[in-house]
Amino acid sequence: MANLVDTLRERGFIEQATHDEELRELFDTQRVTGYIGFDPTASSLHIGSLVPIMALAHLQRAGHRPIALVGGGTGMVGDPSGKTEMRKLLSLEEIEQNVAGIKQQLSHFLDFSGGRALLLNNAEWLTSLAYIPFLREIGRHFSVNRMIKAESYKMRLDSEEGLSFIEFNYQVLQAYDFLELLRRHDCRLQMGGSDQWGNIVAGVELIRRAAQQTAFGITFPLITTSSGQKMGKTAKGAVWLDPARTSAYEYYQFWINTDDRDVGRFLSLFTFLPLEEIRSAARMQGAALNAAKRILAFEATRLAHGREQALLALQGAQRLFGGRELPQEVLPSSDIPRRGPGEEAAGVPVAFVSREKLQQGIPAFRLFQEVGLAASGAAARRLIDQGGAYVNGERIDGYDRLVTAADLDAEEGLMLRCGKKTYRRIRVEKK
RNA sequence: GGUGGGGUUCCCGAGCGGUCAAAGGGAACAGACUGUAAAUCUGUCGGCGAUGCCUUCGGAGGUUCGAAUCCUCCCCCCACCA
Repeated sequence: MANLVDTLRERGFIEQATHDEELRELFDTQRVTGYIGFDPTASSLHIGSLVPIMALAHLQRAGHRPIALVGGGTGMVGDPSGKTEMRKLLSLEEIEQNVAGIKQQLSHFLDFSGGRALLLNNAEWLTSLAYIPFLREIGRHFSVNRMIKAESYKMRLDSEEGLSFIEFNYQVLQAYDFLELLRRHDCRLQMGGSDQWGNIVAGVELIRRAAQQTAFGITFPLITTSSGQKMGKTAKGAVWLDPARTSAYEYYQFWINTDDRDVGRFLSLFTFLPLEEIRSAARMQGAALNAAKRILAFEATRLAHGREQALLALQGAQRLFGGRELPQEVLPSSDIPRRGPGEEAAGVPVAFVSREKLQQGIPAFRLFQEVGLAASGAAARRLIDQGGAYVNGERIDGYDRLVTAADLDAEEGLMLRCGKKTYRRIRVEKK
């Protein structure tokens, strides 16, 4: 089996690593425990955390033991690395809630049974630290001179806002986490985003000084789209892993909208499909590349939401956009169904309208406004004037076209569409 | 605490008494082209059933026929000094 370092490198996970060769050897000779920290600043992880999550999953698949460390303690401090302004401090309750949400989501990617993966919260050891003993044991290993020269703090030191003392301690605490995990769980590896390099190295050095042991660090590249955007942000905000915030269908759609140039890279990072297949898929053009994109979307959705949800999203999309068969030779390892569209209902957002309203007839622009397809009446009129509004697949040509019970289909519903991609299923409100 | 510079619509940023719902850019949205992609071109981009009316230019007052623009007080941000 390939060495994990090679796997990660080939798939584009590694930006920097502390000791390449020793690390390879470590992976070859023993079961390694490695950790990544997750910030509990929101109750859900989003696509921005997917690279770290996938890295942990790879670690587990290669027979090693991943630790997901939720920063319940450090979240109370706030990491200033690379940030232009101070993070708002979260309350204890908020953090606890967020930790619970994150746990739930990680369990889709990692198998926590039988100690095969661990989920820990650094609040466990950080909140009870005693200041003076901590300074004497840990603080003495840190040089302020070095810290303020670090690139990650530089931005803040140069900025007008400055760097508060609480934030300045962040790196010390993160380094201490690493040491603590080494002592408690024999954890020898820390991974993280490229903005974490300074913090990770600080941990590696602390371990060398305080425990006289060698620890390792790997950072991931910052994933940007080919159009230069930070990965995972859309106009509507972050794409979340929590289905209550971003439905499986929307999640699937996010991946479908991947830039052509990113298909190969994203397949390597966000699916477990074999690299050779990915390489040949990424070279495809036109419709075949689109097929690869659909497989990317399906696989990514399956990882985050399960196969059933992924199938629903796929079928929903096929119903709306028309499904073509997926050629067998594109990414053959994927078990995506390759036939045409199925019959199941699409995961399209639903809105309800009362029967009376429909019987009286409701002007189309009102309806579009009320079901949330337009922000205001004026916006709805514009949409319709510009020819971007459809009822049951037919373009509306006047904003006061009445929508009535006559437009209902056999299932007592109708389909509204805004532009090419935004749909809303309208159902009659049951009393 | 002192001195100076600022706060404009989602963001950046012009406007410095009427012609301002406010230039320009970005983002966004729609249309054409397509492959649910990118690029490009076109249109839109405060609200209101609407050739008009209402609400916006940090907040509250004031001057004026008329204020984003002038004055007063307050709040916030920044720079330099302490």
